[in-house]
Amino acid sequence: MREPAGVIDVAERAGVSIGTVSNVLNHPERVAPATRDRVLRAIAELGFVRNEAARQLRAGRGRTVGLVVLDVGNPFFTDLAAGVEKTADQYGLSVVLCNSGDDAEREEHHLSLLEEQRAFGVLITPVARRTPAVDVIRRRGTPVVLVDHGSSARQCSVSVNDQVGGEFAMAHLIAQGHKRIAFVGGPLPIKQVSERLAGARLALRAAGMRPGALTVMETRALNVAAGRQTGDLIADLPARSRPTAVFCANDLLALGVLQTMTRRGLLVPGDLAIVGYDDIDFASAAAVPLTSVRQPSAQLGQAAMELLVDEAHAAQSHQHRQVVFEPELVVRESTVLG
Amino acid sequence: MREPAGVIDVAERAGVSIGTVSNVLNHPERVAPATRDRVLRAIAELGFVRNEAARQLRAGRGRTVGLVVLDVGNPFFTDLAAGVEKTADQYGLSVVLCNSGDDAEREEHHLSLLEEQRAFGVLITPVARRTPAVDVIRRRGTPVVLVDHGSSARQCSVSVNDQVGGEFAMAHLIAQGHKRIAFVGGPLPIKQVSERLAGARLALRAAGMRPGALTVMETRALNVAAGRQTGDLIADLPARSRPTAVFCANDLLALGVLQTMTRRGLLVPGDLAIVGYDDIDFASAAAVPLTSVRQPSAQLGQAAMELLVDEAHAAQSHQHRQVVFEPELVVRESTVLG
DNA sequence: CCGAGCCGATGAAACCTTTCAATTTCTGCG
DNA sequence: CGCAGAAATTGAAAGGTTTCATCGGCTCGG
Repeated sequence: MREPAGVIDVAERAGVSIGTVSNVLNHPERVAPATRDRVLRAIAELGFVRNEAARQLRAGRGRTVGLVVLDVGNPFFTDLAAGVEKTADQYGLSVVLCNSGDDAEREEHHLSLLEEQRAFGVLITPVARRTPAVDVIRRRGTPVVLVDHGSSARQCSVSVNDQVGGEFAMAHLIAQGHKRIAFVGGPLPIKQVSERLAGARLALRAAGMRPGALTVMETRALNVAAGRQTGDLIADLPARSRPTAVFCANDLLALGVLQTMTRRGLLVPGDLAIVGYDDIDFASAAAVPLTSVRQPSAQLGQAAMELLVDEAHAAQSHQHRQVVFEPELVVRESTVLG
Repeated sequence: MREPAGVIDVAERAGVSIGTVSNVLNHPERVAPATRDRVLRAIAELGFVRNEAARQLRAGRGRTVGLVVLDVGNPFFTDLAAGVEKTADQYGLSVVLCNSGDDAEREEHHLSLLEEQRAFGVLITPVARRTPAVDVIRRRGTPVVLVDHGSSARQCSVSVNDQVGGEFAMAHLIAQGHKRIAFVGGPLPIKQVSERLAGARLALRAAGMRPGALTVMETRALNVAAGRQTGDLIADLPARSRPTAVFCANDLLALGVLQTMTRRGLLVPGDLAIVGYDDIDFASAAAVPLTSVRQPSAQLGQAAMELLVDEAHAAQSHQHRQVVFEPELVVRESTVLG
């Protein structure tokens, strides 16, 4: 196997200078058609492949966008990623999907890596409310947009109004006549979780109910397994003190709770009504189709990507913006008998 | 904002040569502790961040592994990705997740990008049986391991025996007494799909049933939406010619079919028994918990990553290997009344 | 007190591309 | 046929890191 060919080899073979080869690659219109063809033929014959590292070294920044999410296993984030990727494509950028798994250390590790790579920019759903590592890389020049996580005016962000979503969910349960309701979600420091809870409390107050009507059951994670565990805790309670409805911070938890209820012979919504959050595809396919709060996930990704491009290009003149979408309640059988 | 600092600035500040700075970064044991501390302090003070592009230019190859999958929205692939990433971490490699979406063009685009980046290697679930682009980049020196896709001895691959999986699923349905069975899956050129179908046919023959007992319903994609569509086709059939069981090429299809049955008032498994494939988390949480063929997805990812590392390091002496895992049938209520 | 040998530090070369000012070639017009 | 101006091409420099052959200084044994 011969050594990989570089621009120099191509130039030699085509009988032109390396500058011309580079022009064929990057500014074809500057090169006379005849010359261009000759160079292209040489490229094909030698199997030349541009070295992106060298190009990037010269250019200063890469064409890669880092998308750091809390959980790739959560379809909400893959839907989001689809929106990001589609938009990135239009700008000739590629996306690397990084999984922080709710872990601040892994998150920081990914950020370091992205900074070393001189990523075009970073889209991140931070684990904690304040993330110093994000400020650091921004100050050093890597554009960052916060995703699904509203922020103060100091940086760009894209989010869905989680408080309103919480209100929708809770108001719906209250309207169904529930008096003992549990909130299932955690860890509480995650902003999305606490905002949804805050919205739920707001709805409670608005309905004139006492705060004790809402019990908070904090989970260790936002996945199906944690939902199953919490489901067992709920099912273990004596019927008279058991909540008659739960509002789960996301659909994975809700599916876990639902699964346990089914396994333990409790009826949904008869014994326990369930509201989820995100309205992932699987919510409507569940044992009992889930009532859920829908987020425009793909649009979220698209908006985030567009803000990032703006921030990267408009360097100085860029005005940080906070885009906020509104959620929507989708009612299904898990709260209302079909 | 001052210009980003480079090794030269660090060297100057610490009063050493650039070679020493590089050694602190890459071979700390070669540097006297006192000098090392001085350099590290300078790095911290200047906020120096290593430029990965320059490092890679020098090194010739990057530390990034490309994982090209058919559908990031399919939890099977995210589980796989989790296995890959965990193993990659151990080798100090990072993973970029690329979505081909069953589209050969997108697949090729991703491969080009990865080659330009001089990726450490590529793990790919190819769209088509023969993928010339893969051969091309391998010949030019990028290690490739085929995932979930057995191959001839000319390259490394990791897969699960899809034919056996198909046999398991079909044999199970036959054992339940079904005489009219449909296979739902597609596009057929996808190897996993056709192998599972081949296995199903094998089981049919082994049971001494006529080939006509199995109807193939080809789908355009392997997702929930395609499952719903096919579900409607099935439900539209008059009851006496309608199949009494379906074997779906993956769980997403199965969930789609199931969803339609529920919506149209048909009973599962009473009117239609359903078997899925992959045993994703959501399969057990479905309206009717799905019987499915389980694949060791995380192990698959781990094995693939290990083969890749071996191929990359053992350059010359490397022997291509084909690792094949065995699937397992998980029986739930979608085929057997609880 | 001298030389061998070791540890630590040095700095120039190499990696491959892109850019841009300078130079050559071409075109059209007087 | 010559010239101005446009178009096409050139070639050297720059970008930041790692490597490696080399050198300086120190220790230890003779």
